[in-house]
Amino acid sequence: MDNAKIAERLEHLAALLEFQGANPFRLKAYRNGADSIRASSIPVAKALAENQDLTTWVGVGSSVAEKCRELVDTGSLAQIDQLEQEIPPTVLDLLRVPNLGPKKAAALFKELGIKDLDQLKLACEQQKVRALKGFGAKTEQAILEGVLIAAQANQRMRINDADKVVRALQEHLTKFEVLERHEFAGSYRRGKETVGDIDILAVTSDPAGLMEHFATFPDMSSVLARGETKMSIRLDTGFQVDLRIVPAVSFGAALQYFTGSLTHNVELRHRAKARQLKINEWGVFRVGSEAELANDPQREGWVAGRDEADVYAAVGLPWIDPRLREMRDEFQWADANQLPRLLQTSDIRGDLHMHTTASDGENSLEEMVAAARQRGLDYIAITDHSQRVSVAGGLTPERLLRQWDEIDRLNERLAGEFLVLKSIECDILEDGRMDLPDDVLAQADWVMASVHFGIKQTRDEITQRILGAIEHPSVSAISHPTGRLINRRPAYEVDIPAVIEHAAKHRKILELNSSPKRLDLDDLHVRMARMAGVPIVISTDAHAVAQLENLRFGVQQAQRGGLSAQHVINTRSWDGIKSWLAGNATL
DNA sequence: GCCGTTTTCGGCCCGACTGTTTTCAGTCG
Repeated sequence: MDNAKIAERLEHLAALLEFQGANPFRLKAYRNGADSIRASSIPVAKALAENQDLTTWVGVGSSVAEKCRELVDTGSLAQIDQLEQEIPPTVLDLLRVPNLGPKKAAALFKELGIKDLDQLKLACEQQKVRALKGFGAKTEQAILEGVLIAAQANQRMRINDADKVVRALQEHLTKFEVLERHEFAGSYRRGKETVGDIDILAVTSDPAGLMEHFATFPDMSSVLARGETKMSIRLDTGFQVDLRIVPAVSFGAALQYFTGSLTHNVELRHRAKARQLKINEWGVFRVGSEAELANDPQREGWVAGRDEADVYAAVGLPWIDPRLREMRDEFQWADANQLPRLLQTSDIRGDLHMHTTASDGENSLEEMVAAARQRGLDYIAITDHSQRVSVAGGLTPERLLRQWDEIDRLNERLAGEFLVLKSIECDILEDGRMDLPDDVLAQADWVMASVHFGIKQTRDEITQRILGAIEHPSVSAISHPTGRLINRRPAYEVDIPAVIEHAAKHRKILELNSSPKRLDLDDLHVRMARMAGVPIVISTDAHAVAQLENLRFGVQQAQRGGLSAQHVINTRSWDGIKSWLAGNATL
């Protein structure tokens, strides 16, 4: 059982206990433990096999450690099995209804025997819900509307979709004339691969006017809440957008606060406390001061809040990039004054994964080259599919060799101003062999190996296929190593720590595929690769010229993994990459 | 349940908003 699965089981346990009304701090402890295990680069199963003491891990105490042991040994938790006798798993779906938390959901289950969303809808329609203590007609109506939302819009938005919404909101908001300052916060600002909702912070001399204007956003379906400083709307797509209006003097504090992550903020405020300070969205305050008691930045005892960097400085820290605010390494790095200079999109010099009309791309070789040159790249690799991917027009050896001839001629015309690499995205077949003969692969400049078929194989089978490809002398990199499609398909069963270890041993590269549908490897695996000294290649997998701009999503994910330019192989010249592959350069 | 440079017990981030309430609980982020 891998760390992600263990973390998921612990979170499920917390959810069940929460439903039972367990001590909230106990739930938090399980969830912290799950976070810690998910973020660990050491597999729990391996640590236990080596008799390591898990309680030395932050957030893991004796209880969580025992549960890990049970999960690894037996594959399940007796406590979960027992709880599920009492609480049908479908009951947890009730928690997806907006404004329905554990207390209310438990009341519905206990008092009315409601076990799933369908039964909840029926109970609302029959007006049974309003009779319960603490519920009323308005709540009943809100739940009824919420059931539909829970049933359909249960998914987080992919980052590229969030990006489109943000652009539309941006355009709408800037039409408001007295908007002095604004910023999009939340997980969008942290660059997460998916975004649950969108948070906007704004400074204006006319809060009521801004709220009025906000309510005229064309894609809005309803206003969920509206107070003096906060307003929430729901979009036609079901997604929620929160607007918070703050005084200029509090903008930095609010931005820090609403950027999160939650666990990052908890740590920051914990540190503030140790310095007799309190941090909230209005600013940094000296504890016990007039300002703190009144929550008023204008009074004595206000320390900082206008800019985000001031908030960090108030507790003796350098500003931390939002991409790193996941409570992983950032405080350690900040304490040691070793925050990395994160990779920037402008550091990338070449794109080593893209398709043309020769397989399933939409643009020709020449068009891809022209678009890449326009983006300021120095080189690209044309990596069309190999023959096994017949639906995508995968290349036979003959067609591939003809494409390479064409590339040779193109390179002559380019006369050193730009370089096109002779490459292939070669399938790793179900039996572990490569989809093209060795003598063909040996003529390539760059070979990416991919799994597209046999994705239902066992963990051991798929892992062995990939380890075998890593050993192949012509293979340069493994592309989209887990095969996951965000919101559509989970990763295939593959032991990524083993893949990383093998790549390190054989001096091979792993891809961070920038397609917003994939973003594969994810941020945690990228971080793991960095720690193991395995270089990452960030590539677009573009199937059309417009997709070359997806690079920024990959860069963002790499930043979340803590990567600097040095960790990313395609920040180097092609000669530099060849040199690394040949063992003549270091990271 | 976890944790510790105010430490082995007693905390655990903190405020906005809503609805059902006569002063607050629940939910959310």
